[in-house]
Amino acid sequence: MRLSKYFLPTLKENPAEAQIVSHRLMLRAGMIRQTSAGIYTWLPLGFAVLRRIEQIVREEQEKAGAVELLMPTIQSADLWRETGRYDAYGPEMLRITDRHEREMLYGPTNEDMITDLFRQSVKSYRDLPLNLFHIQWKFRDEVRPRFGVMRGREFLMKDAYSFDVSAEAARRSYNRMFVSYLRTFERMGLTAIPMAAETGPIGGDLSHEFIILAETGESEVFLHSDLLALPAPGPEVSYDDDLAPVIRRWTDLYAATSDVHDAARFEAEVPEAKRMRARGIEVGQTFYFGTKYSKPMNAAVAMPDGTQAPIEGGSYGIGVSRLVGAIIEASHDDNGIVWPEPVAPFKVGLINLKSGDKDTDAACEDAYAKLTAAGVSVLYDDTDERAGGKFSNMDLIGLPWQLVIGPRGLKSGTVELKNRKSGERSEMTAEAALKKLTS
RNA sequence: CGGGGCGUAGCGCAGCCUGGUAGCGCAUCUGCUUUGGGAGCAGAGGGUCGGGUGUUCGAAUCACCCCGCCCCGACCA
Repeated sequence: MRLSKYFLPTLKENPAEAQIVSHRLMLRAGMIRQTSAGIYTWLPLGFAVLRRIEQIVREEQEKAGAVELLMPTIQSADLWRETGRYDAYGPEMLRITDRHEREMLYGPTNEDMITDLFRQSVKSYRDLPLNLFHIQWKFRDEVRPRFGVMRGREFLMKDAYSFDVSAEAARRSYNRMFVSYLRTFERMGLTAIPMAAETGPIGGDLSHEFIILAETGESEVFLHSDLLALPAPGPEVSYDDDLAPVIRRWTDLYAATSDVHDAARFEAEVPEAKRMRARGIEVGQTFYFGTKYSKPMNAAVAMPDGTQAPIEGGSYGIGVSRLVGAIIEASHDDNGIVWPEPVAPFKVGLINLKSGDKDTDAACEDAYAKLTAAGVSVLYDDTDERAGGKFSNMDLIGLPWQLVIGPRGLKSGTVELKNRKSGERSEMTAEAALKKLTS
């Protein structure tokens, strides 16, 4: 992508309304613009990151056996009445009346709808286990939206729903999602710790919040510090295996949000030197809720002996749009964002230090063409901005690599390659730089 | 929802107390000079001062009402 043909309205100054670093940087880097409280337009750069995160989530869900579909954002109130949640959910649910005076709502979550789909279509234990997910916009009318996309009213969420014939089987489904969450966050360069959590309006008796530690986090958490060093399961993990030992390794050590924190247990189980109290951002939550939805909605399947059994359910959310902010909270410096490569909107920022100079233009065009041909995503700053502005902007938007080409270096046959994260800069031939970026 | 704050050019702000020609920096546009970490000079454009009502000869400024946004707290992917 050539910057001259892109849409990247960056800001030099901090917008007054943005208090925390991810919100500030997202506005300044031209990733989002607010349209009203807690509601944002995703500009091209932000949208590119959102899609990369979404894709990682999708891939890891599919590896764990979940199947993607897409449910609507607008739902009928009738379904929610059936589960008793229409009244229970309260004013956070955005309620809408259509032209026929039918009561509708903008979905804050989809347990009711997916259970309805399930009961219409699945009748036999033979079709289970089943795990369906979608990645769709949600709306929760938060009392106080804040922190940019970290706590918006409209947000993109991946929600998966598992259906099983027994509590034991449901637990296996839960474990698969648990492991896939560890994998998902690991791939984004995040250390997410599963913690015992409250179940809230979703219900159920088993739940974990996946939390990344950050000073600006909204949750207070208590944990055994060894959890921070626990390696996530690798890409070779098999979801057909018994995953209980992995779960045990992650849940044996104490970790809880303040809602369910048990100070006595914390002190008994964790040696003093390992007791950690911190703040964190919740990026995902898993629930096992048994028959909470299947019973009131009559979602049952025929068992081998011919009897009907209500299905055992679980649901599993990941805040996809929140992750964009959370990753920035975890990865930035004074100059701007530092994208982990797997979620970066472009891998390389190509800086032409002197647009209009024949040799520099030619060298940049050549590098741009070769990188693009090799499948490397490049944002080529071909504008006639001054060099200083280009450097600052490129640091701000945080692409992992900067390839800097100017007349001075070309004279001695070199270009400069800068690693955004380490700040390390090295001069080398264009060939060497391209080789490094494409390998 | 309780408490606090803020709305003036695209962004950051001053002016308001004490009513009288709407200002500054950055950004934008034009020209010249510059050109390797947010350049200099000269010029230009851009505003229903969040909205309404009132007070007044006169309102960005005073009063009342409304709307929007932000922060702290209680609540949540």
